[in-house]
Amino acid sequence: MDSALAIADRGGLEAVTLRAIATDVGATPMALYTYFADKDALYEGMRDRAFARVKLASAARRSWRVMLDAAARSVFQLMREHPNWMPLVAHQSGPPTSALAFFDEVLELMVKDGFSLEEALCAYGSAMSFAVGSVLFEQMMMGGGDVIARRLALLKELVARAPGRYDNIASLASKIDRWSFDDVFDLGISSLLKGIEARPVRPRLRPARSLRAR
Amino acid sequence: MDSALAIADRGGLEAVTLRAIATDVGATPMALYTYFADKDALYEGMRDRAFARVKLASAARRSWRVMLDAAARSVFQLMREHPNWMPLVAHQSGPPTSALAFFDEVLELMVKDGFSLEEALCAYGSAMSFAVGSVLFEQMMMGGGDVIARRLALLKELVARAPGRYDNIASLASKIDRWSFDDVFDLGISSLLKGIEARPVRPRLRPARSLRAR
DNA sequence: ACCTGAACACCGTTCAAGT
DNA sequence: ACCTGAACACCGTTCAAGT
Repeated sequence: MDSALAIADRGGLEAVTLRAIATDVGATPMALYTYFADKDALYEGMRDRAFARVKLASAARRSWRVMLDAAARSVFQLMREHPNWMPLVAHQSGPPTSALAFFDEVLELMVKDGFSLEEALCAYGSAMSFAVGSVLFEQMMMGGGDVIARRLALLKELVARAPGRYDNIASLASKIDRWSFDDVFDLGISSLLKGIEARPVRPRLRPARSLRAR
Repeated sequence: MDSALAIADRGGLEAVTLRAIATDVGATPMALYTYFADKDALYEGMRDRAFARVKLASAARRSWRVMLDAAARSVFQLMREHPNWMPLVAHQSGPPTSALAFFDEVLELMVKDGFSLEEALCAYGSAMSFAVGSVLFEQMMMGGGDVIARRLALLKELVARAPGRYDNIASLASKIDRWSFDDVFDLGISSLLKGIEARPVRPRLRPARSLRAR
């Protein structure tokens, strides 16, 4: 599984062939079938192996906000370091078990803070969704490697083709020569957690009897 | 391109072979190479074709908040209706041109509301990231089809294997028999936009001279 | 239980050849 | 410019056979 992840890291997921893994670990392609049923099972194993690297423990036992922030940031950084692993995330095979304890602790802290269990679940899902989505969106906008300059050039070209139509993009493209997606992530996760903390009205679960003054 | 999207819709992206498309459109596999250079170009074309279906116009000319909410919701719904198209999103080939006008309008409205151009860019990226991430995360947690019950069973089994360790998950699993990811999306996008609206301090861009009272 | 080697059906793509 | 058909290298997987 480590060999497969390393091969994917170097040459993308399409470079992960049974023959490539076999020669890497010094075996025959068919010998691998002892350890997983088929290629889908291989992908699932790779995904769990990759997610096990997400650092959750360090932020534990603090506020749910710090925990969610740290977890989202860790997922973001991991997938950014290994962009070729991204397609593995889409492989639908249930939640990775390594996150269970962390998940439970976040829920506990949020319930202590007055959230309902369902709200806590939604908050957890939102934070993780934003984390994986940030990687996905960055990859889509930026492409692989250091093509930021190329993207900006493309953007400028598109804008130049229809003068006057995309004024804001034009001024943005001329101002920014290096766009760091870190800023997007930072604003996004902090805004999301701030919004969650503001606690939306929950009429069904807990009808507001008293109105707290701000 | 439509044929390819339809085939992917039915049988997943791995069912999209040049030979399958060829027989579908009534041609020879090699005839397709007139219309795209290789399979990566095919994927890029499919992605742009898919994204063109995102409905952006209806929410235009209103507040940036309504626009971002509608766009994120539309992306979420589109990818949910066509979960097999999801891997196309990860194909890194720059922003789809269909979103440019919408993008520009959001920027304009946000700048009018006092945001900097960079902040507006971050807000746009955050909302879109959350949208695609929600689909991705839902697919990862739920798997394909109506396997929610199976997932919950799996969750209960995992929890039962370590009694007392995952109390919150346990109570959650016993309470919820049908988990709708719509709630996660709703809470997430509203929290995110609420957080953005709250406008974080921007020391670099606009040093706060006067402190506004809450 | 674990490994091997030959074989099969299928894939993207090249090439020479046609209109 | 657009299409064809044969061929090539490669893929996941099956199968019969070994330890």
